[in-house]
Amino acid sequence: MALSATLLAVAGELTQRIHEGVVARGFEGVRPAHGFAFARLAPDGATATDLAVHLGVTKQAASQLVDEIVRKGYAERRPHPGDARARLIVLTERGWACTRAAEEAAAEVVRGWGDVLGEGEVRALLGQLARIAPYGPIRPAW
Amino acid sequence: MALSATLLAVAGELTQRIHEGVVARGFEGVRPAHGFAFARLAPDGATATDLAVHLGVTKQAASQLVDEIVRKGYAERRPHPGDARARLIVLTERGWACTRAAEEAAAEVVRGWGDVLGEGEVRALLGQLARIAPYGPIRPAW
DNA sequence: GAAAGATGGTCAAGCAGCTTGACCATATGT
DNA sequence: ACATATGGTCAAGCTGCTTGACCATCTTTC
Repeated sequence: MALSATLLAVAGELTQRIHEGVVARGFEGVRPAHGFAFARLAPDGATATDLAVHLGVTKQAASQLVDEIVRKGYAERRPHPGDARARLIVLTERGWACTRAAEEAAAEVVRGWGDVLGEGEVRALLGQLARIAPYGPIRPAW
Repeated sequence: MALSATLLAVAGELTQRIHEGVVARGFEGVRPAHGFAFARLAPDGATATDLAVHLGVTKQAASQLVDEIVRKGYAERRPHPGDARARLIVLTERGWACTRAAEEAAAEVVRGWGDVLGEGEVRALLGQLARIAPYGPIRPAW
């Protein structure tokens, strides 16, 4: 039953390495939770409430997180087309750059796995994980 | 490159499900971080400083965590044989029961994976993860 | 074997990120 | 039109972590 522990250890390591890679590429003051937010904002933006659901926190917490990434220049609030109450949070160019940096860092770690396992097994790993992955909100904390 | 995101989603889900399972088995007031501590204490106990290294936090934080699990009856502090400064933190019977509950909950989740993937692929998954798992401290937070 | 430094642990204060609760502005349903 | 639901903010408080200072004991060095 070491599967759980091993999986969590790998996940913790991955998170850590991505974070280090992002910092090494010059993006300071950004935490892993921001990465999860960026992933939700990336396609076309989202509302603060969307983010709250996605991250599994209250909308107040999501709003504060938005404050922070706006203040740091990673995103901006725009009026929401079609709902005057809401605001559409979208990534700035810097936000996109940071997202790309995270993807590069992640790819680097996965490349390391490829060196150990071989490409075929990495693909197999992805396939297996994809079939057991949940649909609901991403939970970046425990 | 969805591997990273998928892995983290699975890990988040696993953590969540284990936590729910532990609560459902009657252990209240225990957080996932405690589970990581229990895993370190389980074999023969450990010192607070050992725990701090294992969890990747300061020794003060580890000491507070120990305070908490002692207060809640999951562990106790004993004099350390051979070092009068140190204390050996060991699980109580309740601590062991909680650890077993977590293992049961984890096994339940893994069983669900077996239903989807088949036993062979679950074993393959374990093998692959074991080969890329890190050695250092477990990082229960991101 | 005594002095000097390293190590295990605690106390205290502060901070960051989250929560709950109250509230306003706008949408939506009847 | 009115009542209710929803997106968002403000404010206060809590929890878990940090840094900094300190004591007790172990270990190293002379």
